[in-house]
Amino acid sequence: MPELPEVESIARGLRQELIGFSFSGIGVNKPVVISGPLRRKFKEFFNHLLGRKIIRIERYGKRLVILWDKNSSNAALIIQLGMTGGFTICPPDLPRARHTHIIFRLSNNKDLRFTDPRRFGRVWLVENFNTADPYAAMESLGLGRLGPDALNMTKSYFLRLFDSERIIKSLLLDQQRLAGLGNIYADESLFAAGIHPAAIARRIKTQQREKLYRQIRRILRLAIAHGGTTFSDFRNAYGELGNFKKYLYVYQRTRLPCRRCRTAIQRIVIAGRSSHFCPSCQEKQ
DNA sequence: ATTTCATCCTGGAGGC
DNA sequence: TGCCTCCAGGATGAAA
Repeated sequence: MPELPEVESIARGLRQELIGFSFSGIGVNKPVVISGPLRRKFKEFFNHLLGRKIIRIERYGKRLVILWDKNSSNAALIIQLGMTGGFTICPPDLPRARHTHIIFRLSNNKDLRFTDPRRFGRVWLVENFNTADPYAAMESLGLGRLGPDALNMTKSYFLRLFDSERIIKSLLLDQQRLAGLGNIYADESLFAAGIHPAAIARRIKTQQREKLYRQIRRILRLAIAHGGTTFSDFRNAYGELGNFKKYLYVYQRTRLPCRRCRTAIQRIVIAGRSSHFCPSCQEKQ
């Protein structure tokens, strides 16, 4: 479910609710959602961290990293939400929703619950997370390489991505090159830049490359401002819906009239994902 | 190097 | 009502 704006919305809620607090308990209902070297000893290690203060929450692309204070030797919890993963902050006595896999009890007597119906999401616990090089730290845990965050990339880095024979849509979805874009925001950014999703990167004109750079940043920031996009599942940490759906121009609008020129929006499959575009506004190069 | 495909899962929508 | 197929905000590894 969550792409960069949705994960950022969750991160902001978690920062509000977790920083300065600590965990006071842990319950694991579905151990399969736990990965990494400490997988088998997850509860044991987590218990060492009870009472330790949470000092920072970072987001890298679609990943979240929760960091404890230095007294706990830079312990960290890394979360990759997958398609339907999410967090809920709630009173401890609230009945457990379906697909609640981990319950973290907080020192202020609230619950932080990790839910994920499709179970594509994963969490990693690290005893000593190298905060000086988080990308290498995550890679050494067996997570895939991660490119720069789409809101933190330099323009020159982005423009270098076009030196490729790849189809632009699959390039934008490749988290090793650029972290944070998923299917919604890749389609929306390409529409806003007037680029056909199946265009070959190298053949895209300089002017359009620069436009895509600007539009990705504009759309991601706008989506964050609206709390992300909710289709069915997405909720932020407070259970609230995202409001960006009404600003979408092409995503999931197959056969509907383009909001700019009234031409019917088309759907094609690229890299195994549906891609939505306006055949009139987005010319193939 | 890059694309396609299958896989991991549950659930909602729509056809019959 | 049920049964079926298709589809879904993602990531990964194998095969082509």
